[in-house]
Amino acid sequence: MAPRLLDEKSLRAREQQVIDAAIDFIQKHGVENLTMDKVVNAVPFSKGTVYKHFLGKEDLMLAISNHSMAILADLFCRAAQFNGCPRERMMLVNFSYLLYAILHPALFKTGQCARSPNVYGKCGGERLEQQEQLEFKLLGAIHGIVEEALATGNFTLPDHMNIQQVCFANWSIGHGTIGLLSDDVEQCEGSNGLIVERELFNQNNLMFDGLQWAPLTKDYDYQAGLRKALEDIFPGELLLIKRLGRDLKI
Amino acid sequence: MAPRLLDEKSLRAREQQVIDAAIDFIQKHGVENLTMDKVVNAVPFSKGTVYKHFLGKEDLMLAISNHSMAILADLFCRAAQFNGCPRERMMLVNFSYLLYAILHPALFKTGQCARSPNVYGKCGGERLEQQEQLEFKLLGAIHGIVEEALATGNFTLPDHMNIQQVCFANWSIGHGTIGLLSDDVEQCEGSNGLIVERELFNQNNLMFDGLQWAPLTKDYDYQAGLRKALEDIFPGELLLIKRLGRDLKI
DNA sequence: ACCTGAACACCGTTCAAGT
DNA sequence: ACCTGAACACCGTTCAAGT
Repeated sequence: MAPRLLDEKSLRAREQQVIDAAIDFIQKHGVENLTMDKVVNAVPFSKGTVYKHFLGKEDLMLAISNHSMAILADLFCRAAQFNGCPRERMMLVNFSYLLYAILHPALFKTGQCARSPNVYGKCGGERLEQQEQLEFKLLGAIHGIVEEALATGNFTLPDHMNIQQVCFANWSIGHGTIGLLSDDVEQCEGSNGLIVERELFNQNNLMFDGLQWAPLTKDYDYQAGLRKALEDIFPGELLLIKRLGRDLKI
Repeated sequence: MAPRLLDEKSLRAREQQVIDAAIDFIQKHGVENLTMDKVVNAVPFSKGTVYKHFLGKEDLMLAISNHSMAILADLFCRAAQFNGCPRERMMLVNFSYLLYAILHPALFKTGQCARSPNVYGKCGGERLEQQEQLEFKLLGAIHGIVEEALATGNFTLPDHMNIQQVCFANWSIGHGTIGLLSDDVEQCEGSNGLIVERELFNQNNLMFDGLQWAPLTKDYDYQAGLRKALEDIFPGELLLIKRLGRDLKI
């Protein structure tokens, strides 16, 4: 009998099984306690087999990070499709990042841990390529909105700034706000009295007003707009958050 | 002969010796390779003695982080004393954070690693207290500038924002920009074509313009102002950066 | 061809034994 | 009272032995 070679499909399925087991573990015990041993024990095959799929612990972490980024990219794309003005959609994209951080805190944290040269250095080429593609998809959603705002005339690029820099400014606001408050992101209110969703809302408006991106805050009720957008596009996510006992104060 | 009790002073000196050895190590080999064994080997006393000073690895990391925060706090305080308008000083504070990230990349990274509940949970009370005090000092420098801007009438708090929220907005811009680009912070230009100092400059101006904090970008040459401020307050730091072959493109 | 798990090197922490 | 370093439990990774 010819040796039955393992087909691509079942190999992929097995790899996903490892990733799922690892995610299950970090959701229960945190990334900081993730161990190859623990993952192996949660899976119906041996250490050597796991190491056939992943170069090592870091490679597995990046795989989890990629899995999470795919979830986030989906949220971004959905947000970008909201039937509102570009600035409103841009804000919704940023809030979809917050929804992600609240609903998947363990994945969010693992992603932060993986975002490091010392992790990348130990990862396989295909995994790194996949990550680049996911990043491209994320940025693409934002990029598209900026372009549309330029096309409709709601927004004009300021001197010395190109589209990429505007995208970066937007991304860094989400990262700055949510990252700094991520320890409190699951609670309604941090020890410092800051409420993530409120600060995110403020910083968004400050930046877009600074960019002269119409309509300006004084000319439009972005609070009502955001409420409507969230209920339109993310009703399921809002329900899940409510079930966590975490009410968004917008 | 009565047993000679160790005095406070030599105990502190020994503790600092451990911290210095650890910093020396991470500057050469990165936080990710820091090991209690390696620290012990670099110091003229034993493992047990090191563990008398630090509850464990995390406690040592927080000690390093506190040491770095003291350096940063000094930069902040110096920046806050620049002889310019409040908005200019605020920008200088943010740029002092960038100087810190460029000049002390290893410390910067260790600080980021330490900023996590799973580290704090394993640290001693005095160490945590010291950290709080340092944070207070950092925020105090920013807080003072905002208050002065309010007093001079250059700035009025927008509706639904208090001083703390303005401080947070400012802090989160530094964190967002520098944190996202920290992998490239030592290079002049990231792979994405973004230049940290330029993006930081842009985001600062966007936010302050959004806040209607006078003088607005259109009414004042902040580029020239920043250049002057940096040369006034941080000539030594600029020289060190130049020696690293890293020219600030402002 | 593929899988297994014992074995190895290394790391964080403790504590019995020393002075 | 203070210090030491052997000892222990645990973790990441490898690879000789199996099927």
